[in-house]
Amino acid sequence: MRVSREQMAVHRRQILDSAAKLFRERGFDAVTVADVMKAAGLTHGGFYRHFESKDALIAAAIAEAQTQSAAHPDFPAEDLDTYLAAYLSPTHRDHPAEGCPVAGMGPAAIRESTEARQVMTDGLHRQIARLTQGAPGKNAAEKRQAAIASWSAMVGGLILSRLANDQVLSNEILTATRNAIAGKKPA
Amino acid sequence: MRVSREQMAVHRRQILDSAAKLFRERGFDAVTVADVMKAAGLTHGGFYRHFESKDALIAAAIAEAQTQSAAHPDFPAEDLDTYLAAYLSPTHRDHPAEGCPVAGMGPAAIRESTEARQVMTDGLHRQIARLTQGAPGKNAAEKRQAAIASWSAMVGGLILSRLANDQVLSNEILTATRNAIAGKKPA
DNA sequence: TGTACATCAGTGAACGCGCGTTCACTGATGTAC
DNA sequence: TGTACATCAGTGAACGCGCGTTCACTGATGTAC
Repeated sequence: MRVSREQMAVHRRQILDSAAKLFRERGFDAVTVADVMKAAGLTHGGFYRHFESKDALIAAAIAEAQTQSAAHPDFPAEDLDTYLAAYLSPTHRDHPAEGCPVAGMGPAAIRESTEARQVMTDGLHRQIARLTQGAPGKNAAEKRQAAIASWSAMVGGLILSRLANDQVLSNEILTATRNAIAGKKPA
Repeated sequence: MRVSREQMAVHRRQILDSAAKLFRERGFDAVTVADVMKAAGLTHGGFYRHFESKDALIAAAIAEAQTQSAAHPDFPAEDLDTYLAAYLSPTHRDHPAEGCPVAGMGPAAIRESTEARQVMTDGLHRQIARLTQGAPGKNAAEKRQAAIASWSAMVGGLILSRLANDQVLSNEILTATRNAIAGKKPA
């Protein structure tokens, strides 16, 4: 049965939100269109009234995750110290579904559509710009270099900590990477 | 037709080598058992004389890629400066099939079998130990922290540079991350 | 060393399942008058 | 404002394809005597 335009807009947001979470948690391939629709409280047949294809959903879900991430109060990218502590935390490591889209979907997005990669690239530019605001350095070039390098280390550190099967190593990676970015010696 | 034990061993190495390359290049899901066997010069039906399942191949291919990577003369992990320059280079970025297994397969391995994650974790331990040898620091703890943080930044930087659709940004990520790890200012 | 037989690596067709996508249908929404 | 009709969001069955895996078969290898 047909639903109102408002209701349809609500459904679209539910689909995007579910997809953004599921893709970060399980990856693009392991999540089916039916999985996303079910998580959104709908059936799979209606999917194509909202998106042209699964590929289109992937690109839109990446953008959605970026928007949510950028607006998340626990992750203020302009404030490097606060951001760093939240980003390289066990909580973030253990909750990819609500976490960083770059760490959760970036590596897989390398092999996705041009649209998906473009959305990711746009997000990278914005993220680096935000991090540059709070990065250390005597001039713009130094700040930007510090921002990029910190971002590389944060993304890499989070991925490695998620990869390590060994709890001790996983925590050590988080702590060591966090300390090094902040310019601290080991405890 | 049956082949000699020596020939079979050769085939096994060809399968592993093909898988190690293809998985790094296209990811686990996009590469089929038939793809791997074809690249090894065989047909898909014989695969199960060599491996119990595709999952078993994935774990073995990760180990194979690690072994090859660790023995690669261009990537001497004990020598941080040389390693860094090779790791965060356009050549490495553009040739994932022969490149770092962690950057190429690590993020996807997070969602693979326990065996695959274990192989990755063992490799992480060895890689950190090697990097620690050439890492700066006044004592063992400082060296180890520097090694882990450098490794995080290298893996993250390589992944981000591969993700960026934008050639200028991609190169900037490589250079900025390289400079920051080496303790250099922007040029 | 030679011979007869058992083994088994590799082949290619086939199986079964799950996935992305399509489609006929339903009935509430939206619109034209 | 009310009414008649067209639209179309959502449903659930079905389609078609590709994949991992299995299987009957082949013929060279390996082994027992």
